[in-house]
Amino acid sequence: MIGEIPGVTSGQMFPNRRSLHDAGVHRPLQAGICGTSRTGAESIVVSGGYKDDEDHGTVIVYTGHGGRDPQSEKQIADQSLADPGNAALVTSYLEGLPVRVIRGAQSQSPNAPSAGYRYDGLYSVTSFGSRMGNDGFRVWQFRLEALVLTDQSSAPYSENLPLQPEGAPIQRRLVTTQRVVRNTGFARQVKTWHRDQCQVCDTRLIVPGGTYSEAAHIQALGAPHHGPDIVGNILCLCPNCHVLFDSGAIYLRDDFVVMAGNSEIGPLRLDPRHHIRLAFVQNHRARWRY
DNA sequence: GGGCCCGCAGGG
DNA sequence: CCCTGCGGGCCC
Repeated sequence: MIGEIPGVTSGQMFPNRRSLHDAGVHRPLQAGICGTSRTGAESIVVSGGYKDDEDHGTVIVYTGHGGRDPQSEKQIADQSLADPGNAALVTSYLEGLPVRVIRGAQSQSPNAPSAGYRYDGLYSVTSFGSRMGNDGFRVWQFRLEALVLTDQSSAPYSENLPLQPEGAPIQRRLVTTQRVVRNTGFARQVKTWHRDQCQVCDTRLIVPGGTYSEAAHIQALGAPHHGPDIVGNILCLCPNCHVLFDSGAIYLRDDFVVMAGNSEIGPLRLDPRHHIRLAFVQNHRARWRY
């Protein structure tokens, strides 16, 4: 289950890993990452298991799975993105999915609880990469930033994260969750049908961990457009074509020819399983007075 | 405190 | 079935 667990609030304490499991907050009893490459990461536990971690409160640098000697807790081999836990965090990054964060008392961070485990709410994976770890082997690391869900598309946005005073409660950065709310099951279905290939330009972006595309709503979500989040209102586009489409630089005719101004760009690539509703195409055109 | 080993749950 | 893991308890 991705996202918040009903009945569990941020800041809630748990005595041990078994109780986290029983509440559904973090299901594995020992592993730090829960999830798969297909679904993304559900949750992570930050409890000092890897010395390359950094916990700045609203920002966490979390080290992936693998390469560690269970006895000495030292890295004895390079980590790999093929490790299922690491691959899950890549999917969370690519799809903008929220990750539950739990802090454990064993972490050295001032943000850690004094005993047991504390659920600290949802974070977003904002970047990832690899570097040489303290023990001389390659580690993969994921930057996570605290997320506050908001319906306000015009929510304040702070590019510079304030430094966290030691011991202070974790201040949450207010962010827009456009990418999160747009990664519904319907968006995923459309992207699966098109295998991440752009319906306008046929680009399929290859990135470490898989392929990438974006779900573009034809009639935009939210006020003032109020488009629905259904497959008939979604296109599978590359990021460039997504920007062009959302800004009205390109649009669709009723015969699904892609237009730029008065010029025909070419036919939209269609899939028989994916029925695009013309009402939304017409709404998109009207928005740009085409 | 550290070392050891037994668990279980999840994922392939 | 296999393997692995940001536990945890017990022993010294």
